[in-house]
Amino acid sequence: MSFPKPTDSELAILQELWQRGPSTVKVIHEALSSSRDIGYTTALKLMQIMHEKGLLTREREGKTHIYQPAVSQEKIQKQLLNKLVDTAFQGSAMKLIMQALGNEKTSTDELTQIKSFIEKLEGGQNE
Amino acid sequence: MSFPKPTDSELAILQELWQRGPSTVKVIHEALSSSRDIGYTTALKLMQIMHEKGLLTREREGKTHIYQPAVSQEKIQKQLLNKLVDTAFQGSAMKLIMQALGNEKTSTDELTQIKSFIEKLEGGQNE
DNA sequence: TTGCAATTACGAAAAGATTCGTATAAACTT
DNA sequence: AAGTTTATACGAATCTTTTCGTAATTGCAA
Repeated sequence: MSFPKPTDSELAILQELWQRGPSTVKVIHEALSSSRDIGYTTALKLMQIMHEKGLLTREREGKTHIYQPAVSQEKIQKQLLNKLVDTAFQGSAMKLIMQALGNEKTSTDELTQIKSFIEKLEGGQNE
Repeated sequence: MSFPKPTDSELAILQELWQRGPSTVKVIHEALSSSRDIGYTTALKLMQIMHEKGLLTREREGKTHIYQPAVSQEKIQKQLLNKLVDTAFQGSAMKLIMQALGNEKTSTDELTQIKSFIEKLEGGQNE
């Protein structure tokens, strides 16, 4: 059930697809182009490889292919998060959370949201 | 002020060094060997490269070298964390924190700790 | 149907990371 | 001092990822 961990480039492509929905290579290439220099065939090849790996599905539509993520964003986020916890935070999710909070990019409002989320967790199954 | 992002192997070596303190290649190689198959000269080469990159410092002690991290664990954790937030969570630390909490590897006790940490933050500079 | 533009397929080069074999050097033993 | 052991240095092979040029294919337009 575990997918190959996407590389950085692959993750960038997945992001675009999650946000835009099913897209052609052309669209994704244009999107990527705005943030970095990348040739069309490079984007194409990446997406072909991702398809081979099972990260994307595709469907022919006339001449072109329409690509879609084969994995949910949540699943990938979970995978990357767990990996980071294991390799950089000695397996302690708490340490990671503390660090993330400390990086002070979190607004008061968000802090409140997090707190109430924790309270919901405490009330729930965690006994 | 920003260091090259350590690769996975490099991170594993940094972990050992942060935990054990200054060590020889021999010690690190033995440590790594317990979790995976790796030749001595491979470990050596990795540490030499890390030294070139500025990730490790070293000091001759007779015949051998004693290696030390040139970067703090916190700094690397921060770097990796920020990168993950940017590439996988659309720049939202909150989303990442929520996910981490949801992965339910956090005990009630830890949740309480996190909550009081948040309260400390709220009381502090975040207005 | 011929030609043109857009798209895919393929192969291979370039760059980075990992691996290890062999050679060299250093310190200790006898 | 010669031989043994332990460590480093170096170079090269392998593997993965990223890159792109070129060729083949597809659909459309004239």
